[in-house]
Amino acid sequence: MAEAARHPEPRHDNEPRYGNRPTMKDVAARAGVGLKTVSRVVNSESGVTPDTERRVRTAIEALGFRRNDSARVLRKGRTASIGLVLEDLADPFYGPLSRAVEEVARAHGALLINGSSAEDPERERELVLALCARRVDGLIVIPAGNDHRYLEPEMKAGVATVFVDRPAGRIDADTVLSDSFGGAREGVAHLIAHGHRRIGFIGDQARIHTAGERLRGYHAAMADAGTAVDDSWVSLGSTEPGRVRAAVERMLSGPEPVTALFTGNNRVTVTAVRVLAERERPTALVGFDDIELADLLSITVVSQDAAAVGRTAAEHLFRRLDGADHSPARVELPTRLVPRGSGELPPA
Amino acid sequence: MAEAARHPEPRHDNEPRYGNRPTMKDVAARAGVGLKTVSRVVNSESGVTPDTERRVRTAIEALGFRRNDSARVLRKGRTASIGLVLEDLADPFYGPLSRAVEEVARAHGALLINGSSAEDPERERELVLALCARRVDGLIVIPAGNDHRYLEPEMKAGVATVFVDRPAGRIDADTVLSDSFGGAREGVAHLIAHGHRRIGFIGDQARIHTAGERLRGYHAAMADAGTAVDDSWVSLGSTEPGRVRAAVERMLSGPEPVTALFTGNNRVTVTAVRVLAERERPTALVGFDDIELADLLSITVVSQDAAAVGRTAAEHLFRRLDGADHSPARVELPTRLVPRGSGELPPA
DNA sequence: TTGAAAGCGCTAACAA
DNA sequence: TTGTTAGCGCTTTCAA
Repeated sequence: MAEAARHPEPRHDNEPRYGNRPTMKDVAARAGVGLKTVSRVVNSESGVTPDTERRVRTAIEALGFRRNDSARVLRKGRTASIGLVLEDLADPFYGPLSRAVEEVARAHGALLINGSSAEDPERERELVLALCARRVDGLIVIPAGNDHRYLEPEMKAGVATVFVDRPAGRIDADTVLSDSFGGAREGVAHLIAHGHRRIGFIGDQARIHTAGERLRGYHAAMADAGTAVDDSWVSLGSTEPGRVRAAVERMLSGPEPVTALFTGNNRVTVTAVRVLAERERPTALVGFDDIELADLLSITVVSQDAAAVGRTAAEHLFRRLDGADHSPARVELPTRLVPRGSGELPPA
Repeated sequence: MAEAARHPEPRHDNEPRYGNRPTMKDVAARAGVGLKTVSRVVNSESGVTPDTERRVRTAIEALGFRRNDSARVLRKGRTASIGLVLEDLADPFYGPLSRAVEEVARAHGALLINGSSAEDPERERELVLALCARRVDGLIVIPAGNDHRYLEPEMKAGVATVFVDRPAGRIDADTVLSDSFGGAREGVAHLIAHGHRRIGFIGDQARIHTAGERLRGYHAAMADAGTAVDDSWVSLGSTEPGRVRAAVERMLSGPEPVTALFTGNNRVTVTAVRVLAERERPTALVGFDDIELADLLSITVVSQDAAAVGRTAAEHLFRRLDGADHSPARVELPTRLVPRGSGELPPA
């Protein structure tokens, strides 16, 4: 017995993990009422006399009872939670987006489960399916992959889904995007208006939809100006600093260096700004996505409103959950050119 | 009938929300096997002939079956999810922290549910209790309030809890902190070493633990230098830009303005840097928390590693969940002074 | 106003 | 190897 006391409760794996929490049944027994009466009190349903209610509440307090929502979900069929799969919560673009989604969810009484895909299609799929297994009521996905047919059975089974920032691959679904094409076109046109012709484009990996759209915007602006684009002015690839640094340095060297850069997202911009800061000759730059303190560094950007994107997507999702039943919609949010200095520099 | 077709399925609130998804029972019927055999296949348990398994998998595929984890959770007692309650996911400090927690959770097969308290104690409490009702296996809390006795029944019932960034109020619990006191002391001492004596401190609201600790560090450094602190050099309050701006301007005006500022967190620093940038006379500044692009702006900071804080807390949590049973521990992570220029300016 | 019984979809225990 | 039964904690239904 002494021995047993020293190893108080050898935990068996098949024991429920959350201690032995009191259940409604326990509360009912203690309060001397029926199970359903406890349920009524816990859920603030009508039809309980004040006196009965008091007894039940006393028992709840005494036992430290808290309703088990897992059981409730199983019975009711709704989890009052939604899932958000994005690329990386540590990226300053996604934090505000996630927070905006959370606020909308909260207004609808739902919790938000976040997951980072790390830009890996397989991980995106795992996350999405894990969320489906937990029966989230709805799903907001920033796609990493480009084939979402794996979601078809889930969507058919009633999981409302909204794709954000990039369209879904090979299925038809609600989508909320920023106007990457238009934004990039405007940003590059801005550089052209300030006299630039040799303009470099450094973007994210080609398979990412927004990277392609922004490149398309670049080409459109160049075409509008009647400027032929040299292959060496375009570089797509990872946003890893080393890669970006090499691309910037290559474009700025040689006999005919670019006189301006358009950078395809916040991470590329940050590295490009660092590299440019090391050089004596100033180089014009416009970046896609805003960055904290960019105003103090005079960085001209094409800004997209991450919070608005998240809010729009979430509102759309809850409209679906409330029964909206039209065909899949595609919403495109405008971007905004914010001139701060770097985009208004003349060619060297 | 035509009428009914136009309003396909008037949804009743007591109908399960997720359509009529197939269950293991349906799969079993279709495959012509028992329920438990389906369960075995779904959970990759041994003891199923390849042929039987194939039939089950075919049925799963055909029906679009996906295990309902709510039911599983109810039976098994563990949810394989943890909760993280923080202040605001949109804050650049918390994004990386959350991501780090997510990675550790993922390594342990758990999902992460995030919630933002918006620095509101009541909202923190609601969120925490909602997570408990969902029976998260563990909880990481960045406290907004300073009384966490409401968590006692939950913790007794087995919800492992780790407090982060600030200690729990009025209960004894695991805690992971950054060394706010030491970091601030070092930062202020750095300014003193560069010749400053009249140093201003602008911090967050006094009720926030880290704000108090950093102020204490400031006072300690000043005392070490034998410098008396004038009341007008210290300002605690909201991080709202207007408030911070007013504080900075007040400290820099008058006959004996401060010659240096120590700012108590990232948001205060950002505003202070903006205000200082507008003035001609340079003022020395050291800020608590690092900021993106601070290197380019030559902002000297006392940096805390948000990802390391999150990772440490999560690892601690999972150690508890795996049965670690020592008394509540308090871990304090070091900060790092990063000189970049603004903290090395001499007094005007 | 109150409560007993059934069952949500799954896993554990046990039997065949 | 396979299947049957019970039951996780709650809500729904229906009866008292």
